[in-house]
Amino acid sequence: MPARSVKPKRNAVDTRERILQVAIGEFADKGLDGSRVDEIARAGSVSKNMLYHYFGSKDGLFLAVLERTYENMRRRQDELVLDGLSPQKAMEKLITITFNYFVATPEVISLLNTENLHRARHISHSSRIRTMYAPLVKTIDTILRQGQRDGVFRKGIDPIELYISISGLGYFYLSNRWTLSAIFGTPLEGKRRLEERCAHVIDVIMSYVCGKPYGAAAAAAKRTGARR
Amino acid sequence: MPARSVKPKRNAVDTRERILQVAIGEFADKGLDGSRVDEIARAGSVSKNMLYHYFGSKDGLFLAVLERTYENMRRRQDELVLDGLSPQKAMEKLITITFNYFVATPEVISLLNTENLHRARHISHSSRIRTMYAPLVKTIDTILRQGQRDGVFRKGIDPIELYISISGLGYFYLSNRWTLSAIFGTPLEGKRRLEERCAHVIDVIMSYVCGKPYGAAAAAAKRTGARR
Amino acid sequence: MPARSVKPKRNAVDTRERILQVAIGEFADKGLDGSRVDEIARAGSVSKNMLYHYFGSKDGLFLAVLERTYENMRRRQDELVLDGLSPQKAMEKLITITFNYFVATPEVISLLNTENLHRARHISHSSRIRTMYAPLVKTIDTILRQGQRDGVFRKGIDPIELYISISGLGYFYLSNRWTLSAIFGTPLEGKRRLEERCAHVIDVIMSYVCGKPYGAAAAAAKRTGARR
Amino acid sequence: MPARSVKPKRNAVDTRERILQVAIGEFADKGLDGSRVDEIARAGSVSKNMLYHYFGSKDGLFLAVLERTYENMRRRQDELVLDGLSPQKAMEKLITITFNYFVATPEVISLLNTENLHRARHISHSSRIRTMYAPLVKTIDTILRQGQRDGVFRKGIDPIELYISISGLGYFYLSNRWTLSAIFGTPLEGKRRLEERCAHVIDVIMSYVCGKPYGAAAAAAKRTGARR
DNA sequence: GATGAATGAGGTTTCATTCAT
DNA sequence: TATGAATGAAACCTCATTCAT
Repeated sequence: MPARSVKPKRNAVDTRERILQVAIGEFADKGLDGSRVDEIARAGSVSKNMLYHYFGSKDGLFLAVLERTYENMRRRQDELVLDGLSPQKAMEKLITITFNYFVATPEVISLLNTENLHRARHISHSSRIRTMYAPLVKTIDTILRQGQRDGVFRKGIDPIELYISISGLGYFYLSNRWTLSAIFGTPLEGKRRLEERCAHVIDVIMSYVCGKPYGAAAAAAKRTGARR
Repeated sequence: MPARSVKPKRNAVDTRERILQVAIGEFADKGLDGSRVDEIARAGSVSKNMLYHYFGSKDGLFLAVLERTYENMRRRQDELVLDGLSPQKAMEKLITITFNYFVATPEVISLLNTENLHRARHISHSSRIRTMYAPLVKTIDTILRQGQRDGVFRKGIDPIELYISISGLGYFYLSNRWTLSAIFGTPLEGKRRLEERCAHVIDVIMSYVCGKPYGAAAAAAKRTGARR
Repeated sequence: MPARSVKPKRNAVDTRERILQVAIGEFADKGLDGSRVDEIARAGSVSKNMLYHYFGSKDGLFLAVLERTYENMRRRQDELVLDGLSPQKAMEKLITITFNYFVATPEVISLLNTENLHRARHISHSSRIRTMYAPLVKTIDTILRQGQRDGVFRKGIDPIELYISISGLGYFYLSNRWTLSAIFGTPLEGKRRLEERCAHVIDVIMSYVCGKPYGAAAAAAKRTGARR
Repeated sequence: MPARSVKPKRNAVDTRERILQVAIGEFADKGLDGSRVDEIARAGSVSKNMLYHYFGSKDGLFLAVLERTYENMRRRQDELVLDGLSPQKAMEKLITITFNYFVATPEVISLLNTENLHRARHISHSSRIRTMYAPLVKTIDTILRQGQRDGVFRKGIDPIELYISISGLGYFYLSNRWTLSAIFGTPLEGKRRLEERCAHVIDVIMSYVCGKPYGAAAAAAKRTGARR
């Protein structure tokens, strides 16, 4: 039994995890092309060889970062317990959780933007990610159906389209806050301001969900609604 | 007298413009850090020195690209002639033009994402850009007021918040279409599909604008509304 | 008679001279390799073509700068009017003028250092410069002979060796003042300090010129002195 | 078992040292701006990255070169063992060693000239160099005091001023030998010629040190001498 | 599993010089 | 005599990756 190892043998999981955490921060901060493998290794106090050992390449590391990001996002859905909530409350909760998640974990936005700049070329290699979102769509669909049954939601709402809108209203605001602030000459970041934005998003989405179809969509809805 | 000299004397404005056009494409395609000055020069058939002569640095070139992008966006606003339109039609037109502009000039999305990754550090050096958006906000405000006066729009809508929502609903869909497609396993790009999305955006925004305030916003609106 | 020329036709001599003056400053400040043709042209408000027109190349311009520098140095010798002065006073005057010239025109030192870094490769192409120093050596020799005749100077002094020492005692002090200041932690530049240095140089040189030969030199001088 | 591997595992210290040695030669030969990082790397059989890995930048490498140069100069002072020597012999030895050091290591002159062209901006960042010269000044002061006590040296000699003169008489001759040769049309480099110059320097300095104050300095010395 | 040293290709930027008018 | 535009070569520096141990 060794008395005390001066240089403690590091646990492989720890090392991998530490690299991953540092990489999340770096890639979110500077993008894929702006991040430096050297810097990630240095900030994680690992040799670059370890990094390559665990992740194979910079792109491999970035994919791992994305997979972790998506996993975390999925795990958030587990918070979405809707038992006993009215459809309206459930929808509000979905909106709020989505918005607050982007606020609380801003690296998600940056990482997704980077992956989209690269046309999703990393996650298209990952089969794991693609199966993650089915439950969420299912959940949204359930809420919508219940609201329709209760007569409080309109008919003909596509859950994916709706989810994209819920996300987009918060995501765009946060993602583009730097240029929007510059252009409109108004700060968008304070706690108070973010709460206002969240309320606005709820207002917009709930107006849509609870309101009557508008214009062309109204006509289309009438037609399709008849068929359904 | 030769009809056209083999090596035509180039004109400075042309050269500058050619570099700029190529740079718009490169930066949009690969981001700031992913783009290569060599490649831009090569694709523009200029030597790198010319690029540095006209733009000073890669960042200077990127700023020029952004300025041009914002100028083009502002020019689009001139299309927004609202004479004789009802507030609803005017609002629909604003939404449609905004959406279609993002569809027609996708480089805008990529360039803005890149600039936001860099925390707007380029445009913050540009005084020109900051003054461009006042007229648009004014226009939106005018539409809103008229709709309120006509009793067709709700009260208490903030024009900047609204503009962000109008943009965000289209922008996010287009910006993140690569990852969204991968995740939802459904294509988002076809002409038909884009029209559907635009209709959805109109529906969402018009429901909000024409509908009654919802939840907390409703209570707040009641209070402020009383004061007005 | 032209009413008033908006862009006055520049005189060729003026243009050449202006380039030359700017070049003296630049080359003295940054050395040959550290200076930029662009910068010289810009600072002189001339196009680079003019520069190449008049001087052929950067090296050609540097040679012109050196020739001008040596001309100016030679012209200084005209100040050295010794009529009616005692040999001691004449020698003191020579020392003082030499020292003060380096103080007053510090670019000389920098330019000569640069040329020596380049092993005098520029002035070796100039026949003009080589003939400039004969009169000076002659003058020194005259002073020395008169002092020896008067019995106030020692015999066997080589005028070139002496001139190198006179120059070196001031030149080295000024040329190396930056590193010497840093090393000794003492400023070497003030007016007062420079006067002290000049007095020191006079003291050293006059001690040598007026004193008796020392050591090995004494023995050698005895031998050669006998032969003369 | 192979006697020696074809591509021997290199040792970091060796690599660093090799780069440094090559850099000393290059910088001395061509100055800071005239030297090329590529050439130094090539001549040292290292890739440029190693150079940047060890020295950070071209300026960092140049600073390392200067530090090494100053260290070597300081080490030379250890030769200056004066035990049992008369003040005169000690002073002569100091002069000879100084002169011969410049002759034997001509790169010192070129490197110091370069650093002075840059106004000592590199060594001003180095705290190590600034403390190196105190012992030398102390040594000179000791010799002077002893000589004064023995009645063989004059009073009132400043050791720093003297050291600058001792250095300058040799340094200037060697530093400017290219232009001086051209101007005076006489070679200054032969072994014999250098010995003559060294004898001259000894003669000049010893005349000063052993002689009586001259002129204004004489008057000043009288005054200060009276006070001492 | 872990390390220190090393690399080749390529990144942004600069510079002396020339061309066409 | 003068100019604005242009260039090719090369400068300093960086980076993802691998080798030898």
